[in-house]
Amino acid sequence: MKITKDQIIATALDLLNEVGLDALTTRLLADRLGVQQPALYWHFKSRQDLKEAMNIEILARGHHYVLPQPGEIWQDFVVKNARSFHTALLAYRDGARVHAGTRASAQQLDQFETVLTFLTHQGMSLATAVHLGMSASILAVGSILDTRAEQEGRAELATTAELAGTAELTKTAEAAFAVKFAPYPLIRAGVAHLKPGSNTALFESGLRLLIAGAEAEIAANAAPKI
Amino acid sequence: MKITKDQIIATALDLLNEVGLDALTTRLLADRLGVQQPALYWHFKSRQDLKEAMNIEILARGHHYVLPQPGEIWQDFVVKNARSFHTALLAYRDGARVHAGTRASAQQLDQFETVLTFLTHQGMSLATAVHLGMSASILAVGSILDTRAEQEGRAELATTAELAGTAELTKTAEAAFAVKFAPYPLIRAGVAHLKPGSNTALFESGLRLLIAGAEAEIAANAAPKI
DNA sequence: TCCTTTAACTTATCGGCGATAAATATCTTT
DNA sequence: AAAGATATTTATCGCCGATAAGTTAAAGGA
Repeated sequence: MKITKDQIIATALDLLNEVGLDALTTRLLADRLGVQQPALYWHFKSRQDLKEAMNIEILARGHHYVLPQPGEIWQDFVVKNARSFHTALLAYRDGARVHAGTRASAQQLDQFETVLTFLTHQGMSLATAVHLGMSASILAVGSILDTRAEQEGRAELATTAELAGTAELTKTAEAAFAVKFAPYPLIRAGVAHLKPGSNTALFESGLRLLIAGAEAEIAANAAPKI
Repeated sequence: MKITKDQIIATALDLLNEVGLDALTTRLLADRLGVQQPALYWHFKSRQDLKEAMNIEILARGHHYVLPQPGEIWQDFVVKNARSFHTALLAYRDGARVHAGTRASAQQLDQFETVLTFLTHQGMSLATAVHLGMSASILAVGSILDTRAEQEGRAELATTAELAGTAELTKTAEAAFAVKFAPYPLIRAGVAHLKPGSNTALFESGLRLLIAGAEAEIAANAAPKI
């Protein structure tokens, strides 16, 4: 059976959701495609190459808010654009990790150039636009990775607590979390505050800070000396 | 020869700087320690465990600005604290990658709790303090990872350009960079703008935005309705 | 002092991974 | 039908993290 690059990518994304990035081996992928493992190397020169193709496809499928609406103010556009990116990465298991391990594709550069064009036409300095755009992107990816690490930590806490025989009280990850964070009342209260959809809440709040900061920077430049 | 946990960690950090995280295998490390590879598993239950110990040691060695000075205003403290963290990660090759792959240690939670205590005592809401702290941390790590990916991209561009025979004009990574980004004048100008010590410049500017955003949030809360 | 236990390490090996080389089959083009 | 290009298989390499089982060395009690 002949297979195509697109088929490989689509199947790889299916498997990504099923088993996660670490378990997505070339052998497993080839198996699912009904082909021998080295066949993949005809289409992709390395696993890294495949990951970059997956990243491009993930964004092509989910990241659609790339153009400002007519008359849209820059704050709205930045929020919606960043949300679109963030949501696209969340749509696949380990999507953020896939993205983090890749370099910018031509398409992504195109889109960033468009964003910069829009923002500078709205009167923002190029420097601020670049800082805002890159920081927002980093925050979108980082908030997901961060939350993922935290969840892993909780899962491990729960299992070790269970193994330790204190099963009754600390059976759930939630209870194990409460135990670990007991000595940190502020962290506990603060994290609980951004609880529902943890990484999204973190991303949204960080994004708000960035935009408010950009607004302040614009205001300061408009009236340079007080 | 008997080896200690501390010896292993110290040697691992030496090797980290020499060969990078990916090439830092348990065999290489054991070799350097004059010991057989499985011996490491007496001291650490997995490679991941060792990485977490390395992360803790990296921060213990380089991240020292963890307490506010008497009378220090929160903006100064946040900048210096975040810089200290950022610099600590930069002090070791792949330091940010080591950190990104680990969960918060007790010491790190202690420190974050301290930061939150300080910020809330300065009148900041707990929510804003948590958002600001986590976003700054994500930005510190993310800016390093991002820049690293970009540098790799440049190096590859340079070598492929060389292999393609266009060696004369595009021999350096810089020239290859110029070629790739020719169609993106704004990105090119903007990135050039944050050029020297690229990741540090990106981190600093993002941090400035976050702090300005937190200031705005405080001002808005102090005078809720205009 | 001898014996037992525990700590620390070695030897041997496992299963799995990404990747390459070389042979082979399958289409295209002439 | 022959020749070339395309796509895949078979076989194998070297390396990795990890485990099992055996060995040495030190410590501690009788």
